[in-house]
Amino acid sequence: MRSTAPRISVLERMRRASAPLSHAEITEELVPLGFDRATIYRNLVDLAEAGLVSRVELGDHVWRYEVRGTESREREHPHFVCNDCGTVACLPAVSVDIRPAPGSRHSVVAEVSDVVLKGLCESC
Amino acid sequence: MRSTAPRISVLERMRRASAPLSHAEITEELVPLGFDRATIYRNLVDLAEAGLVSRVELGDHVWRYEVRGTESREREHPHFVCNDCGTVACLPAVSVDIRPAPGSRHSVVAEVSDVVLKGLCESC
DNA sequence: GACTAAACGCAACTAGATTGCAAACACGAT
DNA sequence: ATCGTGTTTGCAATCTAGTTGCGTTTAGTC
Repeated sequence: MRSTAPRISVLERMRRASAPLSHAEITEELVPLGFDRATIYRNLVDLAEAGLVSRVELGDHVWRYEVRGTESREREHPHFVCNDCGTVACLPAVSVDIRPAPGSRHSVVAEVSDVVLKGLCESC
Repeated sequence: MRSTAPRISVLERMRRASAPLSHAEITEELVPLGFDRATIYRNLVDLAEAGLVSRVELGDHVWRYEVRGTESREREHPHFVCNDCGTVACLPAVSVDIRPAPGSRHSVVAEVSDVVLKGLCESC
């Protein structure tokens, strides 16, 4: 993957984020700097395919992207979306435990890679 | 809320489902029977507002609807989406335990109403 | 049976995601 | 340093699912 100006700007912007960013949020900042919507979009998709960022959909019909941390603890963390205000947050401080209920033989689930919680945030 | 032919058909179709249905899946069956896309759509939204069905977004940019069970155990259950084949499943047989990790003071999360898990299903 | 608000059916519209294509560019080879 | 080639960009168009406006029809009430 080549090192181009738009690509670098996108990555740089994402590194400054504390929660997943949407394509719209990124274009809002980067288009005025002379970059194209579609270019930003394709970069996000490419970076996601390359594994540098993860692409998540948290329930509001908007793709969000975030840089994948290097530390194993950061690599996978649950996300939270407020049903009321739409705020998106990462939840490194919450552990989610998944286990089959007693009595169930089989599950359709082979492997869980992502966890999304929805509900109300503190402010709502 | 009035009892109309489209509304009854929609509810009846949903009762036969074992997993949340999308608007597209429902129209696919009901439009050939003479019902309108928009009518079905509005019925789904209205039924969701009335609390008869729940409207969930599981990460593929498609709203899905399912009848809300009467039993308390059925009322709220986690959903699972396969990242590979897109299959959607309800997980009554899996219990999800959420707890703050030790050492965290506060959480942005006040209340969790919905849980979505993503990963790979048995067939993928 | 008449009345009225709710619901329908048709068609248009929106927002975000996605793609086609010709021009510009990064970067390894010469 | 220049060249050649496969990548990437920029612009504009397209797609999909969701959503809405409006005149007509209808369920439920009086």
